[in-house]
Amino acid sequence: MSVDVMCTMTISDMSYDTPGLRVLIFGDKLDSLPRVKVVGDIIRFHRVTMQNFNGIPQAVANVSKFSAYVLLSGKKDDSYEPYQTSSKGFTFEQHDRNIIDLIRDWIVTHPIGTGGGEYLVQIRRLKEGAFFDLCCKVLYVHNHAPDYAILMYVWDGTDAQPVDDMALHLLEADNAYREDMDPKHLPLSRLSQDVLRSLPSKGTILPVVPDIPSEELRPQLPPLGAWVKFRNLTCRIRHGSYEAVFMRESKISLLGPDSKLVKDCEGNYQQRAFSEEAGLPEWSPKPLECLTVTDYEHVPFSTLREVFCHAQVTQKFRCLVQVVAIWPVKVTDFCAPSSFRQKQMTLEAHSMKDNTAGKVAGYGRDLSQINKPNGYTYRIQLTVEDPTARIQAYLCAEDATRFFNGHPPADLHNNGIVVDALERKAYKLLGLPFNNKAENSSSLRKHSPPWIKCCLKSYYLDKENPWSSRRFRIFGTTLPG
DNA sequence: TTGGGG
Repeated sequence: MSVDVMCTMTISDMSYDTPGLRVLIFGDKLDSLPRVKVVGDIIRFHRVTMQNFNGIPQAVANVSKFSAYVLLSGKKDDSYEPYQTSSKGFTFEQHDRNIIDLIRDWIVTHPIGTGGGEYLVQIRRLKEGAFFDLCCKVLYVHNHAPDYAILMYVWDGTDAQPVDDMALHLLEADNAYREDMDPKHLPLSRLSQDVLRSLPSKGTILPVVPDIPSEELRPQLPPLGAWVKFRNLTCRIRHGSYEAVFMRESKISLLGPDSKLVKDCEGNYQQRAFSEEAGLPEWSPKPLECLTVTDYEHVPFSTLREVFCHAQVTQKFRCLVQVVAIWPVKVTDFCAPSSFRQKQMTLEAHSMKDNTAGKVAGYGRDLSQINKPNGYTYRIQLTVEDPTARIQAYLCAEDATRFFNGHPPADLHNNGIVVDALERKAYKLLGLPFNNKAENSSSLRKHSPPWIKCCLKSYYLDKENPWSSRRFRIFGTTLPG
């Protein structure tokens, strides 16, 4: 049991380049530890103890007792003035300046952290339960997140793989599952328009959650927009999405914009952004084997993050997504008496008038349906996702009839044939085996919903609050068969 | 002393 604080670093110079020397630094408080501004800076140690750990030499510095350090920039032509020292009474002579010059020159031709190490993975290679290092950009930091809440969102330009047991994960969340709890949706819906616009359009945004009190992590939180290297994170799945867990054994270090790790990430992303498959998730089938057909087949795909972050409230898109949940759960509830919906439909029709896109004018017809004798209308919510975001999209009225390739709205409680047909389609969308639908949840394991293309449009319910009342719905899409 | 890739 110790009350000391500790940090580790790997140091190298021209005499000991790879793998470098591991240094463990103990102090009595966080402020006494060296806080390296950027990997590649220079540190001078005094009175470290050399040890041998598992056959590998390592140094131990005890700053609260006898060791000391001086920390300064590793950049050529920067000041010789240290930006942090463990004690006030340090000396710095011409001899030291000469060594600093030598090291600064050497760094230019020997970039730091080139290999990345055996544990380094990209977000696209994340596996549940794995321990890994990650080079990534910090897109957002919750400076005042409570303990164990999402602390930051990071990105490396790659797409996380679809989660295998999606239905199971969402079932476990059960009633607790809400749009605003969605780890992929939450960051987006809480962010200001400015931040949303600044997000890259592709690549998974990974939440990082601390497994230690946030208080311990807060002092070392990186600045927004910084590139960092995490050491020894672990990965778990929550509500069907990956999250990285920052453990007591995890470490974070700031990377300079010139480091090879960062250049590699940026280069890969640029390559991807300008490739033929720019709009496609890395994990969707190629060539596209889609269950659905859409209007506007010539329109390029947008990612769901582009949909969510778009600068206009009302807009139309074509997307390639997986349906991970359908509500209502019972197909017999897919249609409801229209009168329930009359008020909202009126509002939606109203908002459509402000949509400059011509093809949505038909929404006024929803209103005429309300007064039809049968008085039923489709009202379904699909949770759709791609590697960039998860959103709730409504499938309503004529768009639903079109989607299901027939089956006009009706009271489905007395219509076994239609219910059977719709159930088959719902199971197909979710990638579930229809024959086992009554079995226990083990039949849900290992399913990954098929990718479907769909047209999506955004609209709003309240003219006074267009952004907060923004919704999405599916249109122009058919699931044949 | 502590911890060090669980």
